[in-house]
Parts: sequence; C-alpha cells; structure tokens
Amino acid sequence: MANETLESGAETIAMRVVGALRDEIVSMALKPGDVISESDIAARYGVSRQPVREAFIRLAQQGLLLIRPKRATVVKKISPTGVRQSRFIRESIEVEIIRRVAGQPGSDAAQVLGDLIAEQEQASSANDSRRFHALDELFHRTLARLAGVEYAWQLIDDHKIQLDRVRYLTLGVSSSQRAIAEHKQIAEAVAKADPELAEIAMRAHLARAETLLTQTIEDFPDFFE
Amino acid sequence: MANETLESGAETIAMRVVGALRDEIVSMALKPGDVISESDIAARYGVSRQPVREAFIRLAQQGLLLIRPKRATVVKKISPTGVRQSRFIRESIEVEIIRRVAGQPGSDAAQVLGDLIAEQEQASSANDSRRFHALDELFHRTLARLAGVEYAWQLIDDHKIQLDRVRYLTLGVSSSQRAIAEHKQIAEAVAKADPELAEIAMRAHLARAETLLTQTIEDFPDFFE
DNA sequence: GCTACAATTCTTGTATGGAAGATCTGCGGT
DNA sequence: ACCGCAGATCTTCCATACAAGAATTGTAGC
Repeated sequence: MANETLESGAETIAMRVVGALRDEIVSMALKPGDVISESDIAARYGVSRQPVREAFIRLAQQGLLLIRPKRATVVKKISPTGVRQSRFIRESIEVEIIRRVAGQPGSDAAQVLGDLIAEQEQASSANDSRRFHALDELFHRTLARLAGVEYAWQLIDDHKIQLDRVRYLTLGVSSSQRAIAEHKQIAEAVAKADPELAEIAMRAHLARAETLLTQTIEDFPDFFE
Repeated sequence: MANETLESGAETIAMRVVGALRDEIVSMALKPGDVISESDIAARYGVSRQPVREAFIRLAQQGLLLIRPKRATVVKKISPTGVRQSRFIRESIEVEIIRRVAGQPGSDAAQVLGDLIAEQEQASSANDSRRFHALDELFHRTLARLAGVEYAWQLIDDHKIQLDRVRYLTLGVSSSQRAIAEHKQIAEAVAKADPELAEIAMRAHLARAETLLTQTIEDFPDFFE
C-alpha cells in the first residue's frame, strides 16, 4: 500500500519498532511461524507495550504478521499463491511501464539505464551482493520514474517484501551475470525504441522469480503455507 | 494492501470504528481536509481513545487519513496524480487479466459475464444505482477470478477507494447505459476469444474514469491536493 | 491410563492518566 | 500598529493497570 502516511520529521518509538521488526522478519531472524507477543518485544527493545502494539498493527496490514485476537501474534508464513499473484501484478505493471519507456524515443532513457548497468557490473565484480541488489531495485524504480509512474513502484515495492523474504533464503546463489545480461537486453530494446522486444525481454527477466520460488518451497517447506 | 490480516471471528471495538470511519470518509460525511481528533471520535462513538487511535493508524496506512504527529489528524485530500497512477495500475492489471480470460477459449466465461450484464440491465431499469454499482464491481472481480488472480482484485479494490470518494461526489450522474454497452463489448470479445479486441475494449472502458476525475476536480477543487 | 473440569497463566483488547511537543492567545514592549 | 514572548490549550504519543477471552496445566474422579 502507498504509505509513509504520517508526515516525516518526528521519530516516534513506534516507527523505530516497525523498522526493526520489519528488518528482522525480512532477514529471517524472525522466521515464518514464529510466535511473538507484545510483552516479549517490548521487553526486548526496552519500551512499553503500547508502541509495540501499534507496530504490530502496521506490520499486520503489510502482511508480515498475523494477529490472532486474544490468542497470539505470529510471523506470517509465506503464501505461494500470494507471491505468484504479486508477481503477476508486478509483471502487468512493469510490462506497461517498459512499453511506455520504449515507446517514447528521443529521451535519455537508454543512457541512464546504461549507466546503472555499468554500476551493477562494478558491484558484481566486487562481489558486493548487497549493493548489487540495491542497484537492481534502482534499475526497476528508474524505469517507473521514466514512465512517470513512480508511485506505481511504491506499490510493487510493498508487495515485493514477501519475495524478498524468499530471496534472503537463497542469498548469494543469485547469478548476477545473468541478471545483468537481461538488464542489457531491456536497455537495448529501449535504445532501439522497440516496445515489443522490450516487453519480451522484461517478461523473461521477471519469469526467473518463479523458479526461485518453487526451488525455495522445496528447500524450506515449513516457511510456506 | 491485501488485508483482513487479523483472523475473523472476534469483533473488536477498533474494527467497528475502522468500518464506521471508512464509511464516513468514502461517503464524504467526513470531507477531505476535515480535522479530527482521537478525543472527538471517541466521544462521538462512546468509546475510549485507544481503539480510535488504532483505527486512525489503520486508516492512515490505507491512505484515508494523514496523521501529523503531535499536531492533528486530518482526512486526506485526494491526490490527482495518486488517482491517475492508481488508474494506471488498474489498467495494467485488468488488461493482463482480460487477455488471459479471452485467451482461454472453451470456458464458460462468456456465459457468466452475460448473466452479470443482464442483472445490470435490470438494476439500471429499476434505477437502483447502488445495486448497479455493486454489480459493476462484481463484473470486474469476476474477471479476476476467471483469470485465477482474485488476490489481484483485492489490490485494485484497496486503491479504488480513492476513486470511490470521487465517484460519490458525482452520484447518479453516471450514464449506466454506456457502461453496460462497454461491458457487452468486453464480454463479446471474450466470447470470440479475441484478446486484442478485449484489450481495446477494456482500455476504452477504463478510460472514462479520467474524464470523471478532471470534471470532479473542477467542481470540488478544495477536496484535492 | 483416560477423561472431565476447574484454576492458572498466557494472550490481546480497552481504559485512563500523564508527558512531550506544537499551535494559539493574549499581554507587554517598542 | 506591529512584533516578541510567555502561558494556556490543543494535539498525538507513551506508560500502566485492568478486563476478557483462549490455551495450558494440573487434578480429581473413574
């Protein structure tokens, strides 16, 4: 969902707890199925129950926690169909984006994308997988910006968090060379102002997430519904 | 965002307040820019501040409220670019959906859609605009179901709430005849198993929201950012 | 050994009091 | 008349106590 719904500036305790818990969940320090309680987390962070409770509400709305009233709160297991449909949503939107970007020739889009890919190659050579992943995300967000729908990327980003949990389970195994090659194909199609080709390249690029998912389900069945 | 994140069954006060406030906001009883406070709402509903506060948090994450820490909470004004990009998102997804549905011939999709359109014609004849709107929504959700991505519709639904506020401002003016005709074109393309034609019909159908938006901005400029 | 049931102990939900900060008000100075 | 500053009065935020439901445990009875 589109958020940062409260004005920036102040830094409340609740917001800190939200960020900390989200990191723990995405990094799998808190595993799917783990039971947590307001008291536990409050004690662990040295704060009162109240801000923790509010953090739970926010994270539950983001699909990371499941609050069972009067019972307990658990780290939500990953829903395979949920991830697949998130991918469907992402593909739908990104295809539309890439067609737009490739359809407006004469822009500096190809140049910008080329620079990003060069940076990714550096990160890949340096084995800096963290930076590589950040650049990968930036590549896609940049496409959204070039298409004039940056807001749409926020949506994708919110839903991508579930896939990020999956990705974290297979860290380092990702073949960055292949991702770079696919990015190059996309950028090339943009340079040629060929929407059809760009669409094909984008679909192929995003299709890899499916194999990642099925593989991970086999390796960590307990983390999935 | 995909929610109902807390198990159904119990009916807490906070949930009741969420529903009541959401209705008030969508029905424009609470107008964009209106300032509300936890105490106000708590007194108005005869409950404590705590559940109201939690309701505020939920509604803020849904983009209906803006919490300004230590200052106030206001009913969020409608963002024209936000609505436009929501429309972009919706169009991207629904185009993909309709192509899928039209691409799998031999199903009973056309039959199901035809029945829905018939019901809409009844509602239109009876001037039951409320039922008509519900059936319109059902038409699109049914398409998502037929494509096997009902979850995706939930996403659209969550974002559609902003457009619903706009729609409420122009209630009754909607030309239902035209909407029915467009639905018929879509259903016909599905019956012919022609994805290209279905896509064109769907895009034309969704494009009408744009004129609705620009018109409403002119009529109620104070409600927009 | 097994079952029924009650008490204990968890959990989240609600109420209320006060703290911290931001805005508004009014008074005094120039 | 205008500006500055201090106090009153809002707001949301946080802490704490208690309430209510659900799960667990232990125990009595068979």
